[in-house]
Amino acid sequence: MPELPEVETIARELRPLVVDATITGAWWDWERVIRHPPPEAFAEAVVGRSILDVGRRAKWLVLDLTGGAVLAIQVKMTGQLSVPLAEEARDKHVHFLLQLADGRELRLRDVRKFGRVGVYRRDEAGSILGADEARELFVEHGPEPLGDDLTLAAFRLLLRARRGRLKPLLLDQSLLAGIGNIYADEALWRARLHPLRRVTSLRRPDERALYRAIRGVLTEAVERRGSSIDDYTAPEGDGEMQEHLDAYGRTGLPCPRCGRPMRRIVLGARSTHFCSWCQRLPADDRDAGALALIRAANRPRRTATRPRRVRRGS
DNA sequence: ACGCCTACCTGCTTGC
DNA sequence: TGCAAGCAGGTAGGCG
Repeated sequence: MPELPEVETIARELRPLVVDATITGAWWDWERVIRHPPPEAFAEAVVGRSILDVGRRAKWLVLDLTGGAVLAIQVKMTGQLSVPLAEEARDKHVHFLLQLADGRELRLRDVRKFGRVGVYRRDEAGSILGADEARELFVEHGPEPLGDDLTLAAFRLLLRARRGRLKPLLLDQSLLAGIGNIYADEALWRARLHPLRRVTSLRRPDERALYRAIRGVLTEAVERRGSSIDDYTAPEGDGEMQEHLDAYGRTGLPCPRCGRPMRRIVLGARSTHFCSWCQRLPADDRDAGALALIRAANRPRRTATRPRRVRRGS
């Protein structure tokens, strides 16, 4: 599942492959992949431009093009990017591609068609303007979790402006940009904080533990080139962080810290994995809503949890 | 305004 | 063996 570490890995590996390439054409077979501008204006917005750089903001790939244009790609759940020669066969899940002047293609393969591409432009200050030409594309995104400006003090201010439970909060891109379901569970496990814990009940050591856990797990995941689970793979192949996850997808397996079985609850329609021994829920946060979610998880399910398929190196 | 919920998608797995 | 339903989750948009 591409989250910050996975998208960062794609950006790093794509950069040497496509920088200086010139776009000569655009093709797609699924109109909704084009987010902006309207499909009839998309090709002219990119054809003839060269790729200057490949970066990342939140879970978006950001390709700077000549002329101040920016190509933004969201791979979302199942998107994969590759740069093969045009004559190499492409399977039915490639729904978008850019033709390059040197005979290669930048292909977006996306089994579930959630991925989106858009062409925007940078203003004089370097901000990426969104579809309405006045609004910054990432205005509703919080800071980068690994950014130098996200100090512990800054993180505390972000937390103290919010209410709600920790798991949904970590998934909220307006708090921090780039955390998804895998690394939210991993960060909470590392910080020994229960996913249903209310942010308003955190003490100073809890805030510090969460800060270190988020930065630590994301840094390690970037170093390991992300978690290859189900469909994620990078231009240079699968990552290896999936072999080092302590919480995500480990329902019923022993907690790596205390050995007790890991548990799973469903929170906001998202699987949430945690150790109920290491990650205690304080009595004040154990309200009716929290107890109902925990009870629901304890009831036998009609269908068993499907074990997540871990991609193995190829 | 904010938090919570669902739709969007398809392939794989499970249950009957 | 076949078929239908459940499940995965990032994010936009809708609801209360």
